[in-house]
Amino acid sequence: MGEIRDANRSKKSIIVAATKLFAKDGFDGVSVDAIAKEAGVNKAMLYYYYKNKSKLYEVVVDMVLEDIYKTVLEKNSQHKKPIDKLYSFIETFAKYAKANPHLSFFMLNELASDGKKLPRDMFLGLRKIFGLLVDILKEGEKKGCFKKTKPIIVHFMIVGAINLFISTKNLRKSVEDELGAEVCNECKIDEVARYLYDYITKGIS
Amino acid sequence: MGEIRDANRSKKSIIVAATKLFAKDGFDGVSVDAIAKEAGVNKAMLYYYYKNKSKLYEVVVDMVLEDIYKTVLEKNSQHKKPIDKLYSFIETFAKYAKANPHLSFFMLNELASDGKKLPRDMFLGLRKIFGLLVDILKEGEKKGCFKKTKPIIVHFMIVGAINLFISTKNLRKSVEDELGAEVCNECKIDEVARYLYDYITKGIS
DNA sequence: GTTATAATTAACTAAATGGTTAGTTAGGAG
DNA sequence: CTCCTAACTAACCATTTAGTTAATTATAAC
Repeated sequence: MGEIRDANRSKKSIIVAATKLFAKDGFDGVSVDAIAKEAGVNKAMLYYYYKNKSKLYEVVVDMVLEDIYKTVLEKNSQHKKPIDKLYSFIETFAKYAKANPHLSFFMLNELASDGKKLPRDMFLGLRKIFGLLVDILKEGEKKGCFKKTKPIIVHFMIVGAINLFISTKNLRKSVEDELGAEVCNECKIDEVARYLYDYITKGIS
Repeated sequence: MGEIRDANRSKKSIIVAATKLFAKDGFDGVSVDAIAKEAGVNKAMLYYYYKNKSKLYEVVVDMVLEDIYKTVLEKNSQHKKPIDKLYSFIETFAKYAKANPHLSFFMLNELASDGKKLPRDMFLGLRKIFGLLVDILKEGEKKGCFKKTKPIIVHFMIVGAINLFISTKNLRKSVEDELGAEVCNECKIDEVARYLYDYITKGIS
């Protein structure tokens, strides 16, 4: 039983722990010791495999964004019509965010920090996802089914609404007695996706 | 010249410094020493006036959210028709966020942290702003000019899009050579507000 | 002017932090 | 069996951190 030494297992457990903790408390809110403890490895292993805390954070964010990008990209390729692609974009993103709530934290955090945190091209991941939507909107425009619009605004409507909805799950639950139905605890993420699709298509049709 | 001792000036300079630094680097990313230095006061003054770092943060967030709430509320009272109130809500929020960019950071951060950071009713401010939109949408529904909708989704569309647009200003500028017109650097915040209003009203009409 | 009190400071502490290092052990290649 | 190297560890270090404290000064009231 090769349980004793296994580089891959160690590396992966570090990533899993770091993803979990960074998503919960942010880069500055987590100590390297805490990550090592959560991962069940010696702290020096983090430096051995990932050089330092910042680099580890970059790897985590890159992985998270790359994964959502690939997921959306793959689902999108299954559709032909721009309007179907648009729905697929929204729905896939929404479902993914629901299944992987850490995504919302990282996206909101990276976007909110405005490139101050890590000067690298960490935003490549964000740009790639945005690029998918740009292509959909441009194609629709060319084919005459969409009116001209501002992709960045549409993009921020979609990812803003979905990420905020996901990341405020507990928050909304805690105030439901005061605000009642308005905070929409019974809402499924599918409903958010449908509203977004509905409002946006009406806007660009 | 009462320049030597002035409790109000000290208290205010601490708030100003704390607002600036917390908005830039987040709660965990700023040290109390840094705030004291920025404010030009002795560190012990922070504890003298605000008890500790967390309490100071609460005061800052409360002030920021209370100010935007009052601003939106006041502008809103100048309109009668729900549709005008809706536009006023979006426009006022957008203009305020543009003029006070730290708002976007705090809102995104507080919403993204999902109530984990500070267990207090820090979210009262967030709820109050949301409450304004709920009233507008409900009134419009009652008067028959709006269809039934989910206020929380509309709210997250608005504040999500505006806050992300504001907080990514530098980020968008830094990638404009690659993504060109799509990132909409030439966009004014008014344009974002108009798009939001346009898409939402089409959705709920 | 005296005095009480509010405003302010420098120096300090204990704990936590990111990061290092020197050494140890496991396991596959020869 | 023996090495060599990759995987791993415990102990350590310098710095930074939030928070405290005891002493000091300005000032307003009397």
